[in-house]
Amino acid sequence: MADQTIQSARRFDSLEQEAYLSLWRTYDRLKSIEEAFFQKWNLTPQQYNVLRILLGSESPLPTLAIATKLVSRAPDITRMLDKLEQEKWIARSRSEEDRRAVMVSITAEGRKRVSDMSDSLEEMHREQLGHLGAKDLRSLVDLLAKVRQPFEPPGSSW
Amino acid sequence: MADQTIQSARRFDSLEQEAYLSLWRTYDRLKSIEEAFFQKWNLTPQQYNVLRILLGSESPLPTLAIATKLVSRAPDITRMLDKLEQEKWIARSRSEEDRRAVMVSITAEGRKRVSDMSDSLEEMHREQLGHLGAKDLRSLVDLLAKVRQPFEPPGSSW
DNA sequence: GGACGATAGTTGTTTAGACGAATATATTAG
DNA sequence: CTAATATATTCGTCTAAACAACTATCGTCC
Repeated sequence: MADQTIQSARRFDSLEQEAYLSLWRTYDRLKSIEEAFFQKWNLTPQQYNVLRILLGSESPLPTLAIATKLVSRAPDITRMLDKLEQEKWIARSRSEEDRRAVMVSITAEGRKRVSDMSDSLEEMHREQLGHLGAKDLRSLVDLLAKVRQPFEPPGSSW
Repeated sequence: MADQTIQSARRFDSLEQEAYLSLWRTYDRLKSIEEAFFQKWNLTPQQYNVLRILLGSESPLPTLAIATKLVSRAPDITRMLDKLEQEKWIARSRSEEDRRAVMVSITAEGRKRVSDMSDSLEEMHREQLGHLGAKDLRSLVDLLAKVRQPFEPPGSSW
């Protein structure tokens, strides 16, 4: 009868709920570290993502192909690319074969920006997760893959 | 020389990075399920969170006390509460002891809304995570706690 | 080869989030 | 008791996200 725990306010209705809220909270904590980092370099995580995708691609990509490769969906690719283009990190040109498509490529300046960030980005990731050992990190990665697997479209690369 | 894997574009610089991007991606997938759910009930996850917090509290809470209990920080509590008040799910009144503070409480209608949602919310969480067994869910919850532990303020209830 | 539906991208609008300044009240120092 | 400082909340503004409507081009079917 006694002995309600202090935080009786936080009780979970199910293990599934607890897991989801833990995921939310944990992501929120790590994200704030990430955001602070990218702010120093004057771009958003998603913008950096686009640069990485273009860097990883041999040839220019059409706008919408980039969207499908992003970590989280961005409904507003055009305006996002506008900003990257303003900064001269990417270049766009209309495709000759299919004049509907706009091909996007990374510029030399864009490459430089990514490589300039590389070291401190790694350091940031260590700050986020370096306190876990390799074994825990691997378990985490595996569990997360199992969590999202049913929600990934067939050929998704996730 | 042959045999680059198809998705050579996705390579991780470190295990930490892989873990973080996995977390991001996984959260994004589950969040989209959650958002679709809450949209049907015409409120945002954060708004629901506020209702839950108020429900869990015996007595009315000052505005800023709510902020510290949220899953992710909401810098704009006032306007969020405005919306909940419009819907008559919460009530606000200025505190007598400290006239700077605004005390927030849940209304009968607010309670009803939360309890009406209860069953289908549980179902939603099963959709998100029901495909994992209890053992995996528990490992996940534990690992996530370990991940965010250094970033939680001392008395945070997380 | 012209109409039709599909596809690629852009633009407009509404809404929520970030950030800083402003207001009202409380607390403390002298 | 008055000034100075701190606290709780709100308001104004600017930026980013969500969603829908629009334009241009393509592919295909008679």
